[in-house]
Amino acid sequence: MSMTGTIGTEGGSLHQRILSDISERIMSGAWAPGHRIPFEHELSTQYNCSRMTVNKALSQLAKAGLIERRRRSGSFVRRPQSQAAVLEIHDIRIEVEALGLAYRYERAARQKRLSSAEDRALLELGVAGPVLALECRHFAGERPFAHEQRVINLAAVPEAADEEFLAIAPGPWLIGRVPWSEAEHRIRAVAADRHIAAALDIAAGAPCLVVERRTWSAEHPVTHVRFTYAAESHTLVARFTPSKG
Amino acid sequence: MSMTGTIGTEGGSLHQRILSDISERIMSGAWAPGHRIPFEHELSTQYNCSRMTVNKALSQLAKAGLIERRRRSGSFVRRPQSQAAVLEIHDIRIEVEALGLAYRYERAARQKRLSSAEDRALLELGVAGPVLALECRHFAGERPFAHEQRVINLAAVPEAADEEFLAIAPGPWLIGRVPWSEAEHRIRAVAADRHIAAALDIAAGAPCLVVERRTWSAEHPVTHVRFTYAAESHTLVARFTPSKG
DNA sequence: CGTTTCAATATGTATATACATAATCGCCAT
DNA sequence: ATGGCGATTATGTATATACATATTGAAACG
Repeated sequence: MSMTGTIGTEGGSLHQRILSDISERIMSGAWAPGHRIPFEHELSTQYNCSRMTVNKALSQLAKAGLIERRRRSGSFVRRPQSQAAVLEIHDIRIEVEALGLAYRYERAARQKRLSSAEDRALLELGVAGPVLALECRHFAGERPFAHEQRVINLAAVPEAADEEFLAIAPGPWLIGRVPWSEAEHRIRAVAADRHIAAALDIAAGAPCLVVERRTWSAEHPVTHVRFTYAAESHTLVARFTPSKG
Repeated sequence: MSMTGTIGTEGGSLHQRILSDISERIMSGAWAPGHRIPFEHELSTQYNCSRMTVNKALSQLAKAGLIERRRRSGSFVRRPQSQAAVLEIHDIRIEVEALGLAYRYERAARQKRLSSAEDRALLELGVAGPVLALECRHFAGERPFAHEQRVINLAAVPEAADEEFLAIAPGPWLIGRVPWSEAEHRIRAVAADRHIAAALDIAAGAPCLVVERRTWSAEHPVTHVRFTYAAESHTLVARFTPSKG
């Protein structure tokens, strides 16, 4: 079987296809944690490609934490999890795609209203004013990955009032429009309430990671957002070096 | 120049070396944003390796967002590492006292041993060596506030072998002695297992926030520590201002 | 019966090679 | 000038191959 040269004239590369195939099976639960996935040579036969190509894909999955590789034993499914650097702008699409999964976004609710007391507390807003409240879900493959609850201060971003946020998620939309000057994250663990449990398709009471982010632009509150992730699906990573001016 | 086979008999792999060399130059500012880094074929000559090896390293850097690759033009350094160290180093005593509560520390277990495979994985330690494993509890008033599991690399901090850590917690002890050059935090939510539940006096299965920190001093792993907090007791806060970029 | 040794096996890393693809440069004809 | 076109160039992806390394299971040994 010589077959020199490139195959990838069609759609995505083989590398990508292997990656997403396997991620999909793991995330969907078809291959449960602990399950031994096929050996490199088996996959190379199955996909009709070289072991190197399979190796690169599996190595990437291992680095992403989806599988664990043991010499002589094979590769095993770990508990699915993803990582995001705390310091980086949260873009869930990029996170999901880094796992080799299809990203899908869904806007569940949208309401324009005069800020409630709770809204004002979240935004640290002194006076009442119009806000846009949004509720969204982010999917990785078929599975819900994150739940988003957001309040946007329309006094700071009036053009958001005309945006439906059906095609684009509010995060990327805002980043392209509003230069933020300061942000604050609050990170904590909570038990899923019924609403969140339903949205994320997990059991009520299951542990979740909540990341709340509040953003200011030139002293004016812009938005408050709360992301909720199922515990197994998410790890935040922050890396620093102290000595850097 | 045939030179078949592997070179990497010494320490780290070439792949790793190329990766860290280039990251280092970018992070340090030696290669400013917009700077064109050497072509793949130049680097392969410089490191005396094949283009494939360089390609894999550069692809990884591109995926990490450090560089941008343009066909026919070369690879360019992207926006400056905007990361200003953000998450504050936890000193649990200070946190507890800021709440107006009495702080108490308790060392539950201490074991000097040759690093297990798990220890080495936690520390990202290549070779086996002596480590000190500790388990402690931190109290706020009468209630347990945080559970601490720590592994100290005795090769990096030999004087820790003689410390009992009965009167002083390992965190403050290490900070005063070892200048850390790099740290990585991993933050996630978990359900309390029986051991943790007993230590924190909460129900098994209750959501907990886990903060793991790994510290290096001049490339040498120093310590890995895992703090577990009962969900209600703890919120992490990180604040940033985007640096010029 | 326990221990030591060794071969088999799966992954890890590197090589050389081949061809695809995209961007750019310079040449040429209009 | 200038617009198109092919040659050049750097990266992208895949191949086949080679040897290293870690682990395991079974055979050999004390």
